[in-house]
Amino acid sequence: MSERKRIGTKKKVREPLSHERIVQAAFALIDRRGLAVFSTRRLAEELGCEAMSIYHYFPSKAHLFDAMVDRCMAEIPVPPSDDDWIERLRRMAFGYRAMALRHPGFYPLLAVHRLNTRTALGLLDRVLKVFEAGGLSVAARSRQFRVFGYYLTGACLDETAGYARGPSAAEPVPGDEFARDFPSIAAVGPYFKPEHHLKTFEAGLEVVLEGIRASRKS
Amino acid sequence: MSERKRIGTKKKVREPLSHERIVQAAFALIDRRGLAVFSTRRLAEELGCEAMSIYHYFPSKAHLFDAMVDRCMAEIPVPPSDDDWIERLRRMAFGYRAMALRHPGFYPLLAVHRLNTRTALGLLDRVLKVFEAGGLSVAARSRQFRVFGYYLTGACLDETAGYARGPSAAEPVPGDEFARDFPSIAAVGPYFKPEHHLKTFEAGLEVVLEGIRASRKS
DNA sequence: GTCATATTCTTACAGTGTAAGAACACAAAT
DNA sequence: ATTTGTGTTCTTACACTGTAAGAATATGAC
Repeated sequence: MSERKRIGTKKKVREPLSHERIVQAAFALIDRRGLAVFSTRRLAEELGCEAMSIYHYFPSKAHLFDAMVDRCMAEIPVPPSDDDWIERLRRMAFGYRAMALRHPGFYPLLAVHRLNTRTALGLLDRVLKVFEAGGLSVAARSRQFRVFGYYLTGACLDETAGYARGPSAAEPVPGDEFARDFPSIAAVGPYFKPEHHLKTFEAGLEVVLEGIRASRKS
Repeated sequence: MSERKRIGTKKKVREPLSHERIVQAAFALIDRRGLAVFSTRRLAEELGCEAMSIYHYFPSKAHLFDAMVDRCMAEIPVPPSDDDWIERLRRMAFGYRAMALRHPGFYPLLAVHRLNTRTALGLLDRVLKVFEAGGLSVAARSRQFRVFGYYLTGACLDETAGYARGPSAAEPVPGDEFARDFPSIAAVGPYFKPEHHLKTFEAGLEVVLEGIRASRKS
Protein backbone atom coordinates (compact mmCIF):
# COMPACT_ATOMS: atom_id res chain seq x y z
CA MET A 1 0.00 0.00 0.00
CA SER A 2 2.91 2.38 -0.60
CA GLU A 3 2.52 4.37 -3.82
CA ARG A 4 -0.10 2.51 -5.74
CA LYS A 5 -2.09 5.43 -7.08
CA ARG A 6 -0.42 8.77 -6.47
CA ILE A 7 -3.30 10.58 -4.80
CA GLY A 8 -3.35 14.33 -5.09
CA THR A 9 -2.15 15.05 -8.60
CA LYS A 10 -4.44 16.78 -11.07
CA LYS A 11 -4.26 13.83 -13.43
CA LYS A 12 -7.72 12.24 -13.42
CA VAL A 13 -6.97 10.03 -10.44
CA ARG A 14 -10.03 8.41 -9.02
CA GLU A 15 -10.79 5.73 -6.54
CA PRO A 16 -11.33 2.65 -8.72
CA LEU A 17 -14.82 1.22 -8.87
CA SER A 18 -15.81 -1.68 -6.67
CA HIS A 19 -18.98 -3.36 -5.46
CA GLU A 20 -18.58 -1.60 -2.15
CA ARG A 21 -18.04 1.85 -3.59
CA ILE A 22 -20.98 1.54 -5.97
CA VAL A 23 -23.34 0.36 -3.22
CA GLN A 24 -22.21 3.19 -0.96
CA ALA A 25 -22.73 5.77 -3.68
CA ALA A 26 -26.16 4.35 -4.47
CA PHE A 27 -27.21 4.65 -0.81
CA ALA A 28 -25.86 8.16 -0.63
CA LEU A 29 -27.72 9.21 -3.75
CA ILE A 30 -31.03 7.53 -2.90
CA ASP A 31 -31.10 8.54 0.75
CA ARG A 32 -30.23 12.12 -0.15
CA ARG A 33 -32.33 12.73 -3.25
CA GLY A 34 -34.87 9.91 -3.26
CA LEU A 35 -35.61 6.83 -5.31
CA ALA A 36 -37.54 8.80 -7.90
CA VAL A 37 -34.51 10.62 -9.30
CA PHE A 38 -32.19 7.63 -9.11
CA SER A 39 -30.85 6.29 -12.39
CA THR A 40 -27.76 4.44 -13.52
CA ARG A 41 -26.54 7.54 -15.34
CA ARG A 42 -26.91 9.72 -12.28
CA LEU A 43 -25.20 7.11 -10.15
CA ALA A 44 -22.35 7.03 -12.68
CA GLU A 45 -22.09 10.79 -12.44
CA GLU A 46 -21.83 10.49 -8.66
CA LEU A 47 -19.08 7.91 -9.12
CA GLY A 48 -17.24 9.88 -11.79
CA CYS A 49 -17.61 7.21 -14.45
CA GLU A 50 -19.90 6.25 -17.30
CA ALA A 51 -23.16 4.41 -16.73
CA MET A 52 -22.06 1.20 -18.37
CA SER A 53 -19.04 0.82 -16.13
CA ILE A 54 -21.39 -0.11 -13.30
CA TYR A 55 -22.48 -3.13 -15.31
CA HIS A 56 -19.08 -4.69 -14.93
CA TYR A 57 -19.86 -5.10 -11.22
CA PHE A 58 -23.61 -5.62 -11.27
CA PRO A 59 -25.34 -7.26 -14.23
CA SER A 60 -28.42 -5.08 -13.78
CA LYS A 61 -29.99 -2.39 -11.65
CA ALA A 62 -32.05 -5.11 -9.98
CA HIS A 63 -28.89 -6.92 -8.93
CA LEU A 64 -27.52 -3.72 -7.45
CA PHE A 65 -30.74 -3.31 -5.47
CA ASP A 66 -30.42 -6.90 -4.30
CA ALA A 67 -26.94 -6.13 -3.01
CA MET A 68 -28.27 -3.06 -1.20
CA VAL A 69 -31.08 -5.04 0.39
CA ASP A 70 -28.55 -7.60 1.47
CA ARG A 71 -26.41 -4.95 3.03
CA CYS A 72 -29.37 -3.49 4.95
CA MET A 73 -30.27 -6.87 6.35
CA ALA A 74 -26.68 -7.49 7.37
CA GLU A 75 -26.73 -4.25 9.39
CA ILE A 76 -29.37 -5.52 11.79
CA PRO A 77 -27.83 -6.91 14.97
CA VAL A 78 -29.13 -10.14 16.49
CA PRO A 79 -28.90 -10.02 20.31
CA PRO A 80 -27.19 -12.84 22.21
CA SER A 81 -29.31 -15.86 22.93
CA ASP A 82 -28.99 -15.73 26.70
CA ASP A 83 -31.30 -12.74 26.94
CA ASP A 84 -35.02 -13.09 27.43
CA TRP A 85 -36.65 -13.99 24.11
CA ILE A 86 -39.11 -11.09 24.20
CA GLU A 87 -36.29 -8.72 24.99
CA ARG A 88 -34.40 -10.10 21.99
CA LEU A 89 -37.37 -9.44 19.73
CA ARG A 90 -37.63 -5.93 21.11
CA ARG A 91 -33.97 -5.29 20.40
CA MET A 92 -34.26 -6.62 16.90
CA ALA A 93 -37.29 -4.45 16.27
CA PHE A 94 -35.33 -1.38 17.26
CA GLY A 95 -32.40 -2.55 15.19
CA TYR A 96 -34.66 -2.96 12.20
CA ARG A 97 -36.16 0.48 12.67
CA ALA A 98 -32.71 2.03 13.04
CA MET A 99 -31.69 0.45 9.74
CA ALA A 100 -34.80 1.84 8.03
CA LEU A 101 -34.15 5.32 9.40
CA ARG A 102 -30.54 5.17 8.22
CA HIS A 103 -31.85 4.55 4.69
CA PRO A 104 -35.10 6.49 4.46
CA GLY A 105 -34.93 6.80 0.70
CA PHE A 106 -34.18 3.18 0.08
CA TYR A 107 -36.43 1.57 2.68
CA PRO A 108 -39.67 1.70 0.66
CA LEU A 109 -38.00 -0.45 -1.95
CA LEU A 110 -36.73 -2.88 0.66
CA ALA A 111 -40.19 -3.16 2.19
CA VAL A 112 -41.67 -4.74 -0.93
CA HIS A 113 -38.57 -6.60 -1.99
CA ARG A 114 -38.38 -10.34 -2.13
CA LEU A 115 -35.97 -11.59 0.50
CA ASN A 116 -34.28 -14.59 -0.95
CA THR A 117 -30.61 -13.89 -0.65
CA ARG A 118 -28.64 -15.94 1.84
CA THR A 119 -27.99 -12.94 4.07
CA ALA A 120 -31.67 -12.04 4.27
CA LEU A 121 -32.80 -15.61 4.78
CA GLY A 122 -30.17 -16.02 7.46
CA LEU A 123 -31.61 -13.11 9.39
CA LEU A 124 -35.18 -14.38 9.07
CA ASP A 125 -34.03 -17.78 10.21
CA ARG A 126 -32.41 -16.32 13.29
CA VAL A 127 -35.53 -14.32 14.09
CA LEU A 128 -37.64 -17.46 13.81
CA LYS A 129 -35.25 -19.24 16.17
CA VAL A 130 -36.08 -16.62 18.78
CA PHE A 131 -39.74 -17.53 18.45
CA GLU A 132 -38.75 -21.18 18.83
CA ALA A 133 -36.76 -20.31 21.93
CA GLY A 134 -39.92 -18.73 23.31
CA GLY A 135 -41.64 -22.09 23.09
CA LEU A 136 -44.26 -21.24 20.48
CA SER A 137 -45.84 -23.99 18.41
CA VAL A 138 -45.14 -24.09 14.70
CA ALA A 139 -48.51 -22.56 13.89
CA ALA A 140 -48.17 -19.89 16.57
CA ARG A 141 -44.68 -18.82 15.65
CA SER A 142 -45.44 -18.68 11.93
CA ARG A 143 -48.32 -16.34 12.70
CA GLN A 144 -46.58 -14.24 15.29
CA PHE A 145 -43.50 -13.92 13.16
CA ARG A 146 -45.60 -12.48 10.38
CA VAL A 147 -47.56 -10.15 12.65
CA PHE A 148 -44.24 -8.93 14.07
CA GLY A 149 -43.06 -8.28 10.51
CA TYR A 150 -46.30 -6.58 9.50
CA TYR A 151 -45.95 -4.11 12.31
CA LEU A 152 -42.31 -3.35 11.61
CA THR A 153 -42.89 -2.93 7.89
CA GLY A 154 -45.87 -0.64 8.33
CA ALA A 155 -44.20 1.47 10.98
CA CYS A 156 -40.93 1.89 9.12
CA LEU A 157 -42.71 2.60 5.86
CA ASP A 158 -44.68 5.34 7.53
CA GLU A 159 -41.62 6.85 9.16
CA THR A 160 -39.58 6.81 5.97
CA ALA A 161 -42.04 7.27 3.12
CA GLY A 162 -45.21 7.85 5.10
CA TYR A 163 -48.30 9.28 3.58
CA ALA A 164 -47.07 12.75 4.44
CA ARG A 165 -44.00 12.22 2.28
CA GLY A 166 -45.13 9.98 -0.57
CA PRO A 167 -45.75 11.17 -4.10
CA SER A 168 -48.98 12.81 -5.09
CA ALA A 169 -49.97 15.21 -7.81
CA ALA A 170 -53.04 16.51 -6.02
CA GLU A 171 -52.55 19.91 -4.45
CA PRO A 172 -53.04 19.87 -0.68
CA VAL A 173 -56.30 21.04 0.85
CA PRO A 174 -55.82 24.62 2.12
CA GLY A 175 -55.44 25.04 5.87
CA ASP A 176 -58.75 26.70 6.70
CA GLU A 177 -60.82 24.22 4.68
CA PHE A 178 -58.81 21.43 6.23
CA ALA A 179 -59.65 22.47 9.77
CA ARG A 180 -63.32 22.81 8.88
CA ASP A 181 -63.78 19.61 6.84
CA PHE A 182 -61.42 17.29 8.69
CA PRO A 183 -61.55 18.39 12.32
CA SER A 184 -60.56 15.02 13.74
CA ILE A 185 -57.38 14.92 11.67
CA ALA A 186 -56.63 18.50 12.55
CA ALA A 187 -57.00 17.66 16.24
CA VAL A 188 -54.31 14.99 16.20
CA GLY A 189 -52.14 16.85 13.67
CA PRO A 190 -49.58 18.06 16.21
CA TYR A 191 -49.02 14.49 17.36
CA PHE A 192 -48.14 13.40 13.84
CA LYS A 193 -44.81 15.21 13.86
CA PRO A 194 -41.58 13.17 13.73
CA GLU A 195 -40.74 13.83 17.39
CA HIS A 196 -43.67 11.58 18.35
CA HIS A 197 -42.65 8.73 16.09
CA LEU A 198 -40.48 6.92 18.62
CA LYS A 199 -43.15 6.94 21.32
CA THR A 200 -45.73 5.67 18.87
CA PHE A 201 -43.40 2.96 17.64
CA GLU A 202 -42.67 1.82 21.20
CA ALA A 203 -46.32 1.81 22.21
CA GLY A 204 -47.35 -0.31 19.25
CA LEU A 205 -44.37 -2.60 19.61
CA GLU A 206 -45.23 -3.37 23.23
CA VAL A 207 -48.75 -4.34 22.21
CA VAL A 208 -47.44 -6.64 19.50
CA LEU A 209 -44.88 -8.17 21.86
CA GLU A 210 -47.56 -8.73 24.46
CA GLY A 211 -49.61 -10.56 21.84
CA ILE A 212 -46.60 -12.68 20.98
CA ARG A 213 -45.96 -13.57 24.60
CA ALA A 214 -49.61 -14.45 25.13
CA SER A 215 -49.64 -16.77 22.13
CA ARG A 216 -47.45 -19.24 23.98
CA LYS A 217 -50.40 -20.71 25.83
CA SER A 218 -52.71 -21.23 22.86
CA MET B 1 -80.13 6.68 -25.37
CA SER B 2 -81.71 5.13 -28.48
CA GLU B 3 -79.22 4.82 -31.32
CA ARG B 4 -76.38 6.97 -30.24
CA LYS B 5 -73.51 4.82 -31.43
CA ARG B 6 -74.63 1.90 -33.56
CA ILE B 7 -72.88 -0.89 -31.68
CA GLY B 8 -71.94 -3.99 -33.62
CA THR B 9 -70.87 -2.66 -37.00
CA LYS B 10 -67.31 -3.19 -38.17
CA LYS B 11 -66.76 0.55 -38.39
CA LYS B 12 -64.27 1.41 -35.64
CA VAL B 13 -66.96 2.01 -33.06
CA ARG B 14 -65.58 2.23 -29.59
CA GLU B 15 -66.81 3.23 -26.21
CA PRO B 16 -65.65 6.84 -25.88
CA LEU B 17 -62.98 7.58 -23.30
CA SER B 18 -63.89 8.87 -19.89
CA HIS B 19 -62.28 9.25 -16.49
CA GLU B 20 -64.16 6.20 -15.33
CA ARG B 21 -63.21 3.99 -18.26
CA ILE B 22 -59.54 4.95 -18.04
CA VAL B 23 -59.38 4.27 -14.30
CA GLN B 24 -61.08 0.92 -14.77
CA ALA B 25 -58.72 -0.09 -17.55
CA ALA B 26 -55.72 0.97 -15.46
CA PHE B 27 -56.88 -1.19 -12.54
CA ALA B 28 -57.49 -4.11 -14.87
CA LEU B 29 -54.06 -3.81 -16.42
CA ILE B 30 -52.14 -3.29 -13.19
CA ASP B 31 -53.97 -5.93 -11.18
CA ARG B 32 -53.57 -8.44 -13.98
CA ARG B 33 -50.02 -7.80 -15.16
CA GLY B 34 -48.45 -5.78 -12.38
CA LEU B 35 -47.19 -2.26 -11.89
CA ALA B 36 -43.83 -3.04 -13.46
CA VAL B 37 -45.21 -3.44 -16.97
CA PHE B 38 -47.68 -0.58 -16.74
CA SER B 39 -47.16 2.37 -19.05
CA THR B 40 -49.33 5.00 -20.67
CA ARG B 41 -48.80 3.37 -24.06
CA ARG B 42 -49.86 -0.04 -22.84
CA LEU B 43 -52.87 1.47 -21.12
CA ALA B 44 -53.77 3.21 -24.39
CA GLU B 45 -53.50 -0.11 -26.18
CA GLU B 46 -55.88 -1.62 -23.63
CA LEU B 47 -58.27 1.25 -24.26
CA GLY B 48 -57.94 1.12 -28.03
CA CYS B 49 -56.59 4.65 -28.34
CA GLU B 50 -53.30 6.49 -28.51
CA ALA B 51 -51.27 7.29 -25.41
CA MET B 52 -51.75 11.02 -25.61
CA SER B 53 -55.53 10.74 -25.62
CA ILE B 54 -55.37 9.83 -21.96
CA TYR B 55 -53.84 13.21 -21.25
CA HIS B 56 -57.07 14.91 -22.17
CA TYR B 57 -58.60 13.38 -19.04
CA PHE B 58 -55.63 13.26 -16.68
CA PRO B 59 -52.83 15.82 -16.92
CA SER B 60 -50.21 13.24 -15.93
CA LYS B 61 -49.71 9.66 -14.90
CA ALA B 62 -49.42 10.87 -11.31
CA HIS B 63 -52.88 12.42 -11.53
CA LEU B 64 -54.28 9.16 -12.82
CA PHE B 65 -52.72 7.34 -9.87
CA ASP B 66 -54.22 9.92 -7.54
CA ALA B 67 -57.64 9.18 -9.00
CA MET B 68 -57.07 5.47 -8.51
CA VAL B 69 -56.01 5.96 -4.91
CA ASP B 70 -59.10 8.04 -4.37
CA ARG B 71 -61.28 5.33 -5.80
CA CYS B 72 -59.72 2.69 -3.55
CA MET B 73 -60.32 4.77 -0.48
CA ALA B 74 -63.91 5.38 -1.52
CA GLU B 75 -64.47 1.62 -1.71
CA ILE B 76 -63.89 1.13 2.02
CA PRO B 77 -67.17 1.04 3.94
CA VAL B 78 -67.51 2.85 7.23
CA PRO B 79 -69.82 0.95 9.62
CA PRO B 80 -72.75 2.75 11.28
CA SER B 81 -71.92 4.64 14.41
CA ASP B 82 -74.31 2.76 16.68
CA ASP B 83 -72.06 -0.31 16.69
CA ASP B 84 -69.40 -0.84 19.31
CA TRP B 85 -66.36 1.25 18.43
CA ILE B 86 -63.94 -1.67 18.50
CA GLU B 87 -66.27 -3.62 16.27
CA ARG B 88 -66.33 -0.70 13.87
CA LEU B 89 -62.54 -0.66 13.73
CA ARG B 90 -62.54 -4.39 13.10
CA ARG B 91 -64.99 -4.00 10.25
CA MET B 92 -63.00 -1.21 8.70
CA ALA B 93 -59.84 -3.26 8.96
CA PHE B 94 -61.48 -6.07 7.02
CA GLY B 95 -62.88 -3.59 4.55
CA TYR B 96 -59.43 -2.14 4.02
CA ARG B 97 -57.92 -5.57 3.54
CA ALA B 98 -60.66 -6.53 1.07
CA MET B 99 -59.88 -3.41 -0.94
CA ALA B 100 -56.17 -4.28 -1.00
CA LEU B 101 -56.90 -7.83 -2.12
CA ARG B 102 -59.17 -6.55 -4.89
CA HIS B 103 -56.24 -4.51 -6.20
CA PRO B 104 -53.16 -6.61 -5.45
CA GLY B 105 -51.12 -5.03 -8.23
CA PHE B 106 -51.98 -1.48 -7.31
CA TYR B 107 -51.90 -1.71 -3.52
CA PRO B 108 -48.11 -1.38 -3.11
CA LEU B 109 -48.34 2.00 -4.76
CA LEU B 110 -51.24 3.04 -2.57
CA ALA B 111 -49.34 1.99 0.56
CA VAL B 112 -46.67 4.61 0.07
CA HIS B 113 -48.89 7.24 -1.51
CA ARG B 114 -49.54 10.54 0.09
CA LEU B 115 -53.17 10.75 1.10
CA ASN B 116 -54.23 14.31 0.60
CA THR B 117 -57.27 14.14 -1.58
CA ARG B 118 -60.59 15.01 -0.03
CA THR B 119 -61.89 11.47 -0.36
CA ALA B 120 -58.88 9.99 1.42
CA LEU B 121 -58.83 12.64 4.11
CA GLY B 122 -62.54 12.11 4.62
CA LEU B 123 -61.98 8.45 5.33
CA LEU B 124 -59.11 9.11 7.74
CA ASP B 125 -61.25 11.68 9.51
CA ARG B 126 -64.06 9.19 9.95
CA VAL B 127 -61.65 6.57 11.28
CA LEU B 128 -60.31 9.06 13.79
CA LYS B 129 -63.86 9.85 14.88
CA VAL B 130 -64.25 6.19 15.84
CA PHE B 131 -61.24 6.55 18.12
CA GLU B 132 -62.85 9.66 19.57
CA ALA B 133 -66.07 7.72 20.10
CA GLY B 134 -64.04 5.18 22.05
CA GLY B 135 -63.09 7.89 24.49
CA LEU B 136 -59.36 8.01 23.82
CA SER B 137 -57.35 11.11 24.67
CA VAL B 138 -55.82 13.11 21.83
CA ALA B 139 -52.41 11.62 22.48
CA ALA B 140 -53.76 8.09 22.79
CA ARG B 141 -55.87 8.20 19.67
CA SER B 142 -53.14 9.75 17.57
CA ARG B 143 -50.86 6.90 18.58
CA GLN B 144 -53.39 4.11 18.30
CA PHE B 145 -54.62 5.39 14.97
CA ARG B 146 -51.10 5.14 13.61
CA VAL B 147 -50.43 1.72 15.10
CA PHE B 148 -53.70 0.53 13.57
CA GLY B 149 -52.55 1.88 10.23
CA TYR B 150 -49.08 0.37 10.56
CA TYR B 151 -50.55 -3.05 11.05
CA LEU B 152 -52.97 -2.77 8.15
CA THR B 153 -50.33 -1.43 5.79
CA GLY B 154 -47.79 -4.09 6.67
CA ALA B 155 -50.29 -6.92 6.47
CA CYS B 156 -51.82 -5.85 3.18
CA LEU B 157 -48.42 -5.18 1.65
CA ASP B 158 -47.33 -8.66 2.57
CA GLU B 159 -50.48 -10.23 1.19
CA THR B 160 -50.33 -8.33 -2.08
CA ALA B 161 -46.65 -7.73 -2.81
CA GLY B 162 -45.10 -9.68 0.03
CA TYR B 163 -41.53 -10.70 0.09
CA ALA B 164 -42.45 -13.91 -1.67
CA ARG B 165 -43.81 -11.95 -4.63
CA GLY B 166 -41.68 -8.81 -4.83
CA PRO B 167 -39.01 -8.23 -7.44
CA SER B 168 -35.59 -9.72 -7.04
CA ALA B 169 -32.86 -10.63 -9.47
CA ALA B 170 -31.17 -13.11 -7.16
CA GLU B 171 -31.86 -16.71 -8.03
CA PRO B 172 -33.61 -18.57 -5.21
CA VAL B 173 -31.64 -20.83 -2.91
CA PRO B 174 -32.15 -24.45 -4.06
CA GLY B 175 -34.51 -26.58 -1.96
CA ASP B 176 -32.03 -28.94 -0.35
CA GLU B 177 -29.62 -26.18 0.67
CA PHE B 178 -32.58 -24.19 1.92
CA ALA B 179 -33.72 -26.95 4.28
CA ARG B 180 -30.18 -27.39 5.57
CA ASP B 181 -29.18 -23.74 6.00
CA PHE B 182 -32.51 -22.24 7.05
CA PRO B 183 -34.27 -24.96 9.02
CA SER B 184 -36.43 -22.58 11.03
CA ILE B 185 -37.85 -20.98 7.91
CA ALA B 186 -38.37 -24.37 6.33
CA ALA B 187 -40.30 -25.49 9.41
CA VAL B 188 -42.87 -22.71 9.14
CA GLY B 189 -42.91 -22.76 5.33
CA PRO B 190 -46.20 -24.61 4.99
CA TYR B 191 -47.89 -21.98 7.16
CA PHE B 192 -46.79 -19.21 4.84
CA LYS B 193 -49.18 -20.22 2.10
CA PRO B 194 -52.06 -17.88 1.19
CA GLU B 195 -54.69 -20.09 2.83
CA HIS B 196 -53.25 -19.09 6.20
CA HIS B 197 -53.25 -15.37 5.50
CA LEU B 198 -56.72 -14.69 6.83
CA LYS B 199 -56.11 -16.46 10.15
CA THR B 200 -52.84 -14.60 10.58
CA PHE B 201 -54.46 -11.30 9.76
CA GLU B 202 -57.25 -11.92 12.25
CA ALA B 203 -54.88 -12.99 15.02
CA GLY B 204 -52.71 -9.91 14.65
CA LEU B 205 -55.71 -7.62 14.32
CA GLU B 206 -57.17 -8.85 17.59
CA VAL B 207 -53.92 -8.11 19.36
CA VAL B 208 -53.83 -4.60 17.93
CA LEU B 209 -57.48 -4.01 18.80
CA GLU B 210 -56.87 -5.22 22.33
CA GLY B 211 -54.03 -2.72 22.61
CA ILE B 212 -56.32 0.01 21.35
CA ARG B 213 -59.03 -0.88 23.85
CA ALA B 214 -56.53 -0.97 26.70
CA SER B 215 -55.19 2.48 25.81
CA ARG B 216 -58.42 4.05 27.01
CA LYS B 217 -57.32 3.92 30.64
CA SER B 218 -53.85 5.41 30.25
C1' DG C 1 -74.52 24.26 -44.62
C1' DT C 2 -70.92 26.91 -41.21
C1' DC C 3 -68.90 27.29 -37.10
C1' DA C 4 -67.28 26.45 -32.24
C1' DT C 5 -65.88 23.25 -29.13
C1' DA C 6 -64.46 18.81 -27.41
C1' DT C 7 -61.94 14.90 -28.40
C1' DT C 8 -58.32 12.24 -30.46
C1' DC C 9 -54.04 11.56 -32.90
C1' DT C 10 -49.20 12.73 -34.89
C1' DT C 11 -44.83 14.00 -34.18
C1' DA C 12 -41.05 14.96 -31.39
C1' DC C 13 -37.79 15.13 -27.35
C1' DA C 14 -35.26 14.13 -23.33
C1' DG C 15 -34.63 10.50 -20.22
C1' DT C 16 -34.44 5.36 -19.00
C1' DG C 17 -32.07 0.38 -18.72
C1' DT C 18 -28.81 -2.15 -21.00
C1' DA C 19 -26.70 -5.10 -25.26
C1' DA C 20 -22.48 -5.26 -28.06
C1' DG C 21 -18.19 -4.42 -28.66
C1' DA C 22 -14.17 -1.05 -28.86
C1' DA C 23 -10.61 1.18 -26.15
C1' DC C 24 -7.74 1.37 -22.40
C1' DA C 25 -4.89 0.00 -18.20
C1' DC C 26 -1.59 -2.64 -16.16
C1' DA C 27 0.88 -7.02 -14.46
C1' DA C 28 3.54 -10.94 -16.09
C1' DA C 29 6.38 -13.06 -19.60
C1' DT C 30 9.58 -12.61 -23.04
C1' DA D 1 11.32 -2.60 -23.74
C1' DT D 2 8.11 -4.96 -26.04
C1' DT D 3 4.61 -8.14 -26.23
C1' DT D 4 0.74 -10.42 -24.44
C1' DG D 5 -3.17 -11.28 -21.75
C1' DT D 6 -6.69 -9.97 -18.63
C1' DG D 7 -9.53 -7.09 -16.24
C1' DT D 8 -11.70 -2.50 -16.39
C1' DT D 9 -13.85 1.35 -18.55
C1' DC D 10 -16.03 3.80 -22.30
C1' DT D 11 -18.69 4.52 -26.90
C1' DT D 12 -22.39 3.76 -29.48
C1' DA D 13 -26.87 2.18 -30.23
C1' DC D 14 -31.72 0.54 -29.39
C1' DA D 15 -36.19 -0.02 -27.57
C1' DC D 16 -38.78 1.96 -24.15
C1' DT D 17 -40.66 5.72 -21.01
C1' DG D 18 -43.61 10.25 -19.84
C1' DT D 19 -45.35 14.07 -22.01
C1' DA D 20 -45.12 18.98 -24.67
C1' DA D 21 -47.00 21.13 -28.87
C1' DG D 22 -49.98 21.33 -32.14
C1' DA D 23 -52.61 19.15 -36.14
C1' DA D 24 -56.60 16.47 -37.35
C1' DT D 25 -61.04 14.95 -36.50
C1' DA D 26 -65.64 14.42 -34.49
C1' DT D 27 -69.69 16.46 -32.47
C1' DG D 28 -73.25 19.39 -31.80
C1' DA D 29 -75.45 24.43 -32.28
C1' DC D 30 -77.13 27.62 -35.31
